[in-house]
Amino acid sequence: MGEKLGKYLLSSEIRSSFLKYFEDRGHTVVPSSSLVPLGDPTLLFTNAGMVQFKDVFLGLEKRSYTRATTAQKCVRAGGKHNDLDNVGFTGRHHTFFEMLGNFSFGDYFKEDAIKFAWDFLTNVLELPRHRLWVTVYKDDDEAEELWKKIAGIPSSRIVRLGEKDNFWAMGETGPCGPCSEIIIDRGEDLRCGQSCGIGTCDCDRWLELWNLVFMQFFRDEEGNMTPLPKPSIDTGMGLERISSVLQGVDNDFETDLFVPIIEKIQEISGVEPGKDVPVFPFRVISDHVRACTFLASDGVQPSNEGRGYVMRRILRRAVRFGRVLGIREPFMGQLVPIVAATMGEAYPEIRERQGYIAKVLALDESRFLNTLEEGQKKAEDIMAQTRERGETVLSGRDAFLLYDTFGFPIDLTKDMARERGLVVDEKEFEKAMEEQRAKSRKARKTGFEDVLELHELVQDVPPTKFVGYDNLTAECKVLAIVSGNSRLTEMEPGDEALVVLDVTPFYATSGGQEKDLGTLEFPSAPGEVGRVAGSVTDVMKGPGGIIFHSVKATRQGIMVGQTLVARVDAKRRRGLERHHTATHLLHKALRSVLGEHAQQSGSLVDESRLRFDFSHTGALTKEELKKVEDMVNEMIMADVPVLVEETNLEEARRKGAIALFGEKYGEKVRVVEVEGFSKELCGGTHVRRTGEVGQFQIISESAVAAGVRRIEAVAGEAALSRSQYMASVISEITEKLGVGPDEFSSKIDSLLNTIASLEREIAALRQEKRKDLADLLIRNASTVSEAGNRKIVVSRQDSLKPDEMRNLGDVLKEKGAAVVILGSAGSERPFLLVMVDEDSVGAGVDAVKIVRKGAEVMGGSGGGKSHMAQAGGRNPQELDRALSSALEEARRQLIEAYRGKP
RNA sequence: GGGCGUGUGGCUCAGAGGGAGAGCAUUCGGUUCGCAUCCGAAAGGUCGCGGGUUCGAAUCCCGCCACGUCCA
Repeated sequence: MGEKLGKYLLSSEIRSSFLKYFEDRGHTVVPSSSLVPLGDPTLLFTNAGMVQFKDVFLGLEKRSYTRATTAQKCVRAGGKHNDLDNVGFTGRHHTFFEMLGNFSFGDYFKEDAIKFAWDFLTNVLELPRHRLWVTVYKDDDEAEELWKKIAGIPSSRIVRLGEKDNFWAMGETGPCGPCSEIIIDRGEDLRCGQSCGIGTCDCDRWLELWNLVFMQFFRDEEGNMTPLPKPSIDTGMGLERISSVLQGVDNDFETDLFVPIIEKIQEISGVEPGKDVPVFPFRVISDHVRACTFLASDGVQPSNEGRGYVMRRILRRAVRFGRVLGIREPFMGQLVPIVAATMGEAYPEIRERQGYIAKVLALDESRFLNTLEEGQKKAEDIMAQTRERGETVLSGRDAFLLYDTFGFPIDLTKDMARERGLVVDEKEFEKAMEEQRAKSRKARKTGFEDVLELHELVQDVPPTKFVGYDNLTAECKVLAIVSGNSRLTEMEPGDEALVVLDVTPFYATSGGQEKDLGTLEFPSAPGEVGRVAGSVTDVMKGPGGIIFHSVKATRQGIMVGQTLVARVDAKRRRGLERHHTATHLLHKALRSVLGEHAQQSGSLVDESRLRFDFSHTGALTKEELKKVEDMVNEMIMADVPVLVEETNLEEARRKGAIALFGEKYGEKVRVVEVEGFSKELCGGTHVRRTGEVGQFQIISESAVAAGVRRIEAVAGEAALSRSQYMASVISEITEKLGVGPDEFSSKIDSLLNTIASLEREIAALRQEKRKDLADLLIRNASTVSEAGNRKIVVSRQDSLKPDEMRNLGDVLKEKGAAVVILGSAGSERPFLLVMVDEDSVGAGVDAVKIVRKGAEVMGGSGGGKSHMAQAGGRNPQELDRALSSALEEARRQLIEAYRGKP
């Protein structure tokens, strides 16, 4: 049992008292951001409290406050901080954890940061002062002095560490600075050995509680560090860790954050940790189910790439450890309600969506069980082969194949091998693994770098002001032109480049809405039309709030500093607006018809169509589709105003606006409200009144992924022209069928029936005809010859298709032919078929040899099996000669085969 | 992004240059007190898509797509 230090507090109490403490000291309590850091391609998951403030620290974004505090949900798995394999085996590693932090954006600095941290730990949490140590960066005298002055910590408990431990940087370049960690000594009895000490060992005696980062410098490409004009503070304290200290337990898994989950696993498995089975599987599962629950709630779904893949790996690792406990059926979903119960208060999204989350987990879990089953079959095959060869070692390559291609976990391979008296060559397995890693690394080298390069290239360019909500044209100034990897000052006609303007009416592709298109023009006198300087072919959001216009220059004169008029293609914009508002109406209609679970999981808004993905199990019925479509059209006809309001996220949520998973919302958000109907956070452009949408039509409903459906629809002009087209198609059909629109369906049914029965009749007649033909051929002296006392039938049948000839051949064989040689030649290529009956095949007659003799003559070749062979050629006029040549060969073979036989 | 694997009837899969098949499911008929019994029959297919090689491609080659899986 760990020694209890400080005041006993539940984790939820720690979380709230932390936020309260900093709120009381002028910090704004900011909600945790999504685990998916949208708009930051360099980062897989939110892995620290500062992630959502990155742009603020970089000076790219301004907030209304200079002090903030958060309890941030974080995931660390994959990439540099890959602790996945450690999780569950140490008391401290987690894939999911919460980070408590306070932040200063150019407001207070070292002194206050230290003061707050010390005060909170010793006075609020009541940790004993004499147990607390601190580390500072080796050159940071200032920090050491402050610790002595403020906290009264003696030099003997201040440790100076180097770059690795106590210097923090956001990336190669950018803000950076020394940091200082507060460490608690959990007691002499936890000492790990001779060299136990801060900075030298990594044992449980010295527990790092809180890291204070002093953002002090800016590091440029050459590594020069210049002091920042406004130094900032970023701190982080792991909730799980501090909970274990205050609750007096040895490790995080014994805190109130994990215990209920572990108890539930115990209930499901029916085994007890530490008694029947080791404790680590419980810990692994409890950690992983937290991660998976939160990832799913932020819209991540298990998949085979990117974030989804990391999630899948975590989930499947948990399932594997479940098997260690003897659990054979899906269980992860059952744990979700427990996670929701322990964390739901701080993160209501978990509680609200637990049904959906459980489904997501259960689905991938059963998919994994499928994979395991398949893999097991393969593994059995491979192991049986190994044993047949008399070997006792399963090659590492085979084990790797199972792992790499069939996803069969290596530990299961080892288990199976052991049961069959085999050992796995693990060295070879590791080698194969390393080879694959090396190959993948080599193949990489693109991706994020482009974004980072672009970032550096436009570092000095201020964010673009978007004025497109209210204007379709705007006078603007060219701030920068980027082409390839360099900045230009001017574009030549025909050039294509990225242009940055100070203000723009162009909407960049985002939030599902496609970009505006249009032109850049030279300013003109009032009443005149400006001359076009270039056309805008794409609009993208870049780093730091910059909007890039992909421009193709048509005239000389697009240069940095030049004033131009940006003009958005109004017709396209109207189409986009109609479809975007229609999307909101559709979303709301789906939720009222199907239930609140039918939430958006993807969306595309284009000029003449929209695509909307939402979570729902099973296909929609025709009635449901009609209801949804009707509801949207009713809202259009009601012609209600579409209101846009700018507010903050919290306020918007309070008013019941729908916020989407995985979307990054800034401090200011726009709420788009269709009066009395729907309310969503949305940055897109919309019509002013729903009447402008015109009309709405669902075109298709389909599945995208398990649990996700897709609706494609059209609005406005696109819907009109579609209905007109459909009407014309229908009138054409009814005209041709000679019936009204009400009867044409039954008319078509009866036509199809007629066709089917006619086809059957024709087939029967043809069969009959072939029988007659066969009779005729087998009696006719000109087509039948004898050799070796057996019958050969040769005939040319230009009107028959190959499969009809095969059929005729079968009939001829039934009627007593030993060899059948049939040919056809139209204007097309000649075709030759040879069939041999069973007896003659047994006697050595070979259809392939016969058909080849014929094929030679026609300038072709052929083959098949000894009882049936076919050939084609190039010269149709040679068919008759080919037939006689084949006949000659058939005679020869028959005589040979039946020599001396009856 | 790279590697490997898989795409054939509603489902599970076999076939690996030359007649598109099996089992289950479906429909019909018979058998049975009854049945997830047995017997018989029928319907059901752009062999993922697009090129190429070949007299001939489900099959070989190239490209694409989807799914699985590992690595980044």
